[in-house]
Amino acid sequence: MAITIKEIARLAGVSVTTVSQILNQKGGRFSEATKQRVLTVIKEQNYSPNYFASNIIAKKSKTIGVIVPDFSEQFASAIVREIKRHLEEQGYYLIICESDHEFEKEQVLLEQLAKIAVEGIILFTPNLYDQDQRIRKGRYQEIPVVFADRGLNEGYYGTVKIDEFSGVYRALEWLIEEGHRRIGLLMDDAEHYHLAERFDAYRQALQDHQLIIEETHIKQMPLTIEGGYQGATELLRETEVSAIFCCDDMLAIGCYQAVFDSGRVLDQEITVVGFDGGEVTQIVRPKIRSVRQPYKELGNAYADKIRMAIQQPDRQMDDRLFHVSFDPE
Amino acid sequence: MAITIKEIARLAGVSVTTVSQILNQKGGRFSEATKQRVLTVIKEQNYSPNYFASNIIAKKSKTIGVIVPDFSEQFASAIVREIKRHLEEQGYYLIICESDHEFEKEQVLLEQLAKIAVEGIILFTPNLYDQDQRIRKGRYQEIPVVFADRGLNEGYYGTVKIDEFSGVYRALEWLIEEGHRRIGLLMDDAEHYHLAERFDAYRQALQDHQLIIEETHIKQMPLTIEGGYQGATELLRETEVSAIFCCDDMLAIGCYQAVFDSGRVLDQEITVVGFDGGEVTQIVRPKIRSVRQPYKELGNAYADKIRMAIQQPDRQMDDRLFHVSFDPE
DNA sequence: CTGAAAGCGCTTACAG
DNA sequence: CTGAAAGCGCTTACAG
Repeated sequence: MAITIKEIARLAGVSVTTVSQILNQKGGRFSEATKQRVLTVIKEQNYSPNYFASNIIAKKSKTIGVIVPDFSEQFASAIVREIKRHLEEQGYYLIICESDHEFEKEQVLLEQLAKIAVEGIILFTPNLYDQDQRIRKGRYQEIPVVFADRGLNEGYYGTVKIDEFSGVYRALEWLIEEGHRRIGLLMDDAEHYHLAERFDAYRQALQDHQLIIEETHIKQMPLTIEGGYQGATELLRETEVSAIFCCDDMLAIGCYQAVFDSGRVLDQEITVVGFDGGEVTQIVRPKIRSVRQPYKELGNAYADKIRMAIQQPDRQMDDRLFHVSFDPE
Repeated sequence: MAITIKEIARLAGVSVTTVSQILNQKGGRFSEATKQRVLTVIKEQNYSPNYFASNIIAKKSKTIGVIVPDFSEQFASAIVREIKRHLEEQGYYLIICESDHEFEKEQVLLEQLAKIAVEGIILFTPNLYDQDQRIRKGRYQEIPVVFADRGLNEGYYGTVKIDEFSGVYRALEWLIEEGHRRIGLLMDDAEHYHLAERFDAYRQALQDHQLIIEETHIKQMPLTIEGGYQGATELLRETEVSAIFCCDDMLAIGCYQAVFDSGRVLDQEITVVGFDGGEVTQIVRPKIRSVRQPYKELGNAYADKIRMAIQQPDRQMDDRLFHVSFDPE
């Protein structure tokens, strides 16, 4: 059994009130001698107040819940890392949960997090909450919820949007400058995410440069390495593309594997560009050029929002817009 | 303000005792009618007991702390994933913290986790705790601590050891069978980890096959991609090795990059073998053959230990031994 | 400068 | 079958 405030008070020869006040920096009125005596006993006994007892009064758990679709997905992981750094500096604990992309699991997790009284929730989700009354005011059972969904849902605390268009457009422009005329596209199959903006940028870039958009150059695939492998294999077999733009780094990795297996030389016979700019693109050789997400900025934005939402749950916040970037080096 | 048990009692026309008992499956003695009435009100109001108030009595947070040296290190991540799966099934929450390999940060985190009353702590650490009185009995301030350190520290709840020797030996044997006579070694520089067992297996395997151990074939490097790159670059420049055994997958990745930059063809001119068998080895092409850690088994072992330690903090447990494996396909 | 007392939301003997 | 009361460990008006 851990030691209690009562015991500390007894040992220091004061009342529990005194101990409590001194412990919580509200002891200005006590004599220096008393303060020292109490602090010494606290130190000696290595006492710290019972977390639950304090919280029942303070109603603060200093804990924030984060729901991500998949721990191994690098987009969310990279952002969560930033969020974590940011929020832990402020003395918050993070509980990170995995939803497997499923709306139902998100509900269960929201419920659980509410039960353990997290102070706020950051929800990475591919799902639409537009109709959800419970979450309409940015709250799930009184707890502020901030969406980290690239602007899919209109959050009460302002939407965080990412301009993907300009970065993708820039990447395509670069490929065209490099002399590529037949550029394949590996895009999502709209299973979880709809990466329409990236598709639009691809089309617009080709069009602006008088290139014809060939249906056969476009493959819709699950956003996985296997998806990329299969899509690229088909492109290599059926078309004459000399470059492939992948709407996701995992697709690009699969693409690399397919090019390798086809015996072609990367960057010489086939150039691959990815999207997200994750670590993995820097690990393989040759490095994958990839449109980079503003991870740091996004992490800060979400962390800021949840912090402000906790402090002022009724205050609405501005929308924020961030940009991806493309740098072929 | 969330609704309280008092309010539920009022709405159901019963006492708080009744509500509490029914809520905690101790309501056998109440009439079916009462039970239904109470449960209905609870449901209607979407009531759940205040987490802190319950815990102050139950003294259970259902939370477990996990300390890892580095979130992006794949060895610990892969195991934590298993631990998480296992423990969340049992209704525990995990709080995962990062120590940056530092003993001092571990101390701060242990302190913090104790303060928020986690029920147990799993400590991934490269540091020695042998002398640490506070943790001698497997506890830090009453909280059970299980070491996840490959058997470095002698834990109160039994040591989890990994036999690395046989797997590394097998890998070297395979290289020799493949005809390699000059095999380089990239090993740790003993900064955080001392991978002596892997080194021993390398030496023993060469010796058993009448191969001379050349000092120039062995490079000590930090366990990073950069370390692997630099070590391999030196080996390729200074020696005639046709294979390189890397004591860590990150070294192997760096190795791959160095071979690529040197213009040599992987698996034809240089064969690289790694250690850990992480995902990354399956992403690059050609795939990296790598000695595989028993992630699943390790995760289960740590999860089991902490669960039992929580339930029976004074019971000592058996040591456990797991094996790495090597399968060149 | 200090402390007795009420109260946070809950659970659990105990009495009827 | 049911509830009044004590108590968990703490904080916070309030009185002196």
